[in-house]
Amino acid sequence: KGRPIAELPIPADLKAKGDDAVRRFQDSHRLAYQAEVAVNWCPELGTVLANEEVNAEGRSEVGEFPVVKMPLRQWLLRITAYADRLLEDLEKVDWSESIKKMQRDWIGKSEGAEVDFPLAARSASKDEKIRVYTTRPDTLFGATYMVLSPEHALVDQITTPEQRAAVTAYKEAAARKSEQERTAQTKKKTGVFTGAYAINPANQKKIPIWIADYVLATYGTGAIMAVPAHDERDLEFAKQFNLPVQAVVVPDEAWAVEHGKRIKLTENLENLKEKLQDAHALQSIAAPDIAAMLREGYWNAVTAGPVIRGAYIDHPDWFDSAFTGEGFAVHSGQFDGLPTAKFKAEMIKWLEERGLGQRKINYKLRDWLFSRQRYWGEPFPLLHELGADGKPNGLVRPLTEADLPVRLPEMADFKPSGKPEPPLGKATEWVNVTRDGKKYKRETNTMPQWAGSCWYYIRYLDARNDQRFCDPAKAKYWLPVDLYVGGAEHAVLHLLYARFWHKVLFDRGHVFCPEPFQKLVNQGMILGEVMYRYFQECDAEGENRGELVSSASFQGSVAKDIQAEGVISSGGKTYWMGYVAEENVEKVGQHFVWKGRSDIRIDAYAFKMSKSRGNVINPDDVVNEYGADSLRLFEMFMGPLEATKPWSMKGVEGVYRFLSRVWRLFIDDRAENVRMNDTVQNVEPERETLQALHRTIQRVTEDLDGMRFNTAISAMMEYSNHLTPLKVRPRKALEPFVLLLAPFAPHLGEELWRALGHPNTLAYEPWPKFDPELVKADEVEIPIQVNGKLRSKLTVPAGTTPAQLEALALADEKVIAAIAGKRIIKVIVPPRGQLVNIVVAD
RNA sequence: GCCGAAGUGGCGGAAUGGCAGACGCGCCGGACUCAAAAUCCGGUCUACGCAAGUAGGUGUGGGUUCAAGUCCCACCUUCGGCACCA
Repeated sequence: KGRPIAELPIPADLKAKGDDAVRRFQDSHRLAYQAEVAVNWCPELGTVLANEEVNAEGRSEVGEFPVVKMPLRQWLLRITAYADRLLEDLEKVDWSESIKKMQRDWIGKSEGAEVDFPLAARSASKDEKIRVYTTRPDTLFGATYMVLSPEHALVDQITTPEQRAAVTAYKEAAARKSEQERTAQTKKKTGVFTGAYAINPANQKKIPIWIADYVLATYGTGAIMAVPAHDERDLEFAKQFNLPVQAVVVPDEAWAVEHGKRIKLTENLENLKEKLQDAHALQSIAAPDIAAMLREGYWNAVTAGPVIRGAYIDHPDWFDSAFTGEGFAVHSGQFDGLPTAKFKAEMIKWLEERGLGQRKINYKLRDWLFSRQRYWGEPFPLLHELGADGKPNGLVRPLTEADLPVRLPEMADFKPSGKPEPPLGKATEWVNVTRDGKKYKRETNTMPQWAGSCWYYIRYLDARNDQRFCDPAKAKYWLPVDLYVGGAEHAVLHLLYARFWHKVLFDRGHVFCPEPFQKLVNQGMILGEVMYRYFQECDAEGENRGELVSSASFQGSVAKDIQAEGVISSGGKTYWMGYVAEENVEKVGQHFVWKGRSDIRIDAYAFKMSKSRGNVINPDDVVNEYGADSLRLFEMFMGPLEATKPWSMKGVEGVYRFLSRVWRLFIDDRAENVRMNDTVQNVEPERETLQALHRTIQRVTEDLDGMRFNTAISAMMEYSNHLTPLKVRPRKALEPFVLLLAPFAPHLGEELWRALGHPNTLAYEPWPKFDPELVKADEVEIPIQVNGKLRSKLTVPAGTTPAQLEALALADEKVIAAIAGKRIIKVIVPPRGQLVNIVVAD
């Protein structure tokens, strides 16, 4: 890791805020460091690729160019210094639980211990230790072997001569595999014995040291203690290589297997003792019984059975799965009988007292690689000092304010060279600078786009300020962002990076709230139109099409995301997979079938829009055909904001017709020029119309606040349906409607506002208010149920009391008929009088 | 495999525990028209019935309740995320 760039003077007002604020401030300018890191380098693209940009074949997602792994000296941002605060401050924001959880998982905080395992005597140097990280220090007595990642520094040193060839071969094979390959093959574990042994510090047992690629070099210490009895991966590995398994935790309630069958028995201790005479009989044991048996020395008997055996077990197959839960300690010397949580604490104490280990917190979150080998991107405001030999001597200095901003040089050729040196390296005039008589080279890597997206929302507050990035008064007034609407795909990248960036600015005193985005809403993805997929026999070239084949024959064997039409193979045969028009499909029962062929099932599926599938909807085309208001309105009308939903061109036409109807409510569409309809008049609205208007105002207002745009629009459609048949349309009923509609269809709203005779925009008009009196209905229809089934309806004036309702219901003819000859048990009328339910019995 | 969300007509979707299917699409019928498009009016969960109506119905199976799409338990399916993190 590189050295700090420079110490900054601490502002006076920060000192007043206390040590914590000063510490954070100091942390915040040690956030960047240079390090040599192994990166995915794509020569064709001339850039470092993130893991997700490399496909399973180790090629770039873009262009499928070969990608190689190479070490590069890069700038990293120390986001890990903020891991805890990024985790804790999630409590402060109003985000969906699922996004919060994704961030928590991404940060991946875990608490445990680091433990040193000394190497067994025969090994190279006697002081050498292998440090491991574990979240289950309570299972230390069950550690029956160790595994190092193939990249671990000690591997070469400890490998015995007999094992060296195998170890070297394994290391080479692992290095050739891409990250994807190494993690993708979940089926079978691989590994090699190093020939070396370590000593389990808890019980002094000699345990073998293996290397395996299921242990990651990049997490923890790159080495683990393997506890196969209580870890699925370790157990799988132990089975694979016939390594010993030692159970050291027993579940609070242990189930057991008797003669190959799972049995459940509730036994008192006496019965249990009897049962234990049969070594193959183990039962369900309640926690208190375990404690009692431990006291009475029965434990050995219990563990003699096939599930948990006393000593090392030589048939690990007996464990069909590892017990990873919490319970009671066994086979753990003086710790026997301790519950897991307490044992963890005791064990850490025990290790610390003996200098064998200590408490340790780990994160999955890694530091943030911030260098890109592109021309485009913000340049780093940093200079590398040159030594006497004209090469960078490792000292880095930041540019002073007078040198800012750094602008990219004009370059005729800014394409990537195919070598790791960034294109800016070719701009020699720009690169070489002299300050205070010393020679420097500028940093030639540039920053990724995150450098802008992490704080644009702050700059937006004061975009034309050429003195500072944002006036503090404006930042104080506007931040945090009240409502942030974005896709869930940003859950762990943009939204985490921006929070980190914001916190750094907060610590430096540039913004004044710890979190940037108070409320977050994830809008759902819009999929392509629903497509109907069929299968048909054919030859390998897709010719000689034969019989249609039901898609049911392919369940689970044909990937959902197969894209364009074409030939697929399944079960040794080839089939044509194609798409069929909606008209040729019908629904029978739960499934779609080929029309008239109920035996030929068709898949109906709305795919993500993608160029290769050809189901992309171009918004410009929609705007050209139906107008921007229709596009906007349909997107809001499709369904709940957060839901994933398929596009539908017919649906756009529907809202387009709605907008057309609204237009014709106001405008005489048969006239040559835009002129008001004769039906629009300056008269007082009927009470019914007024009530409809106010109810609409209420619904639209409330739905807007709750971002339920789809139901707000349907409320307006209903109001429009109310207005359509009217011979006279009072202006007072129309003008507020235009104001309600304007946020949804702004162009139409402004046009109508103008047509109504207002010379200026409606944007500054107050939002319509509803009159609570007019929202209430004069009459209401009350359903009458008998034993929960609808039997009649009453139309009564609003405000009829529950007692009156009960009387009216019992007097109703249909009700009398329905309850004839039966005994009334009770009559239920809810306090607000929404219905009457008469409970009767024979 | 683990975690999260969701399953309601032919389709998108409505329903503070209180009339399931609002609104829109599609479809059927009618008006206008020489005709078509557009527009307007009516109908449209299923079965039986000429009808009034009766019965059933919100993924499956149980449960709570006077009353369940909604709450509880188990399961199934789909979508999204994570995926050897010790």
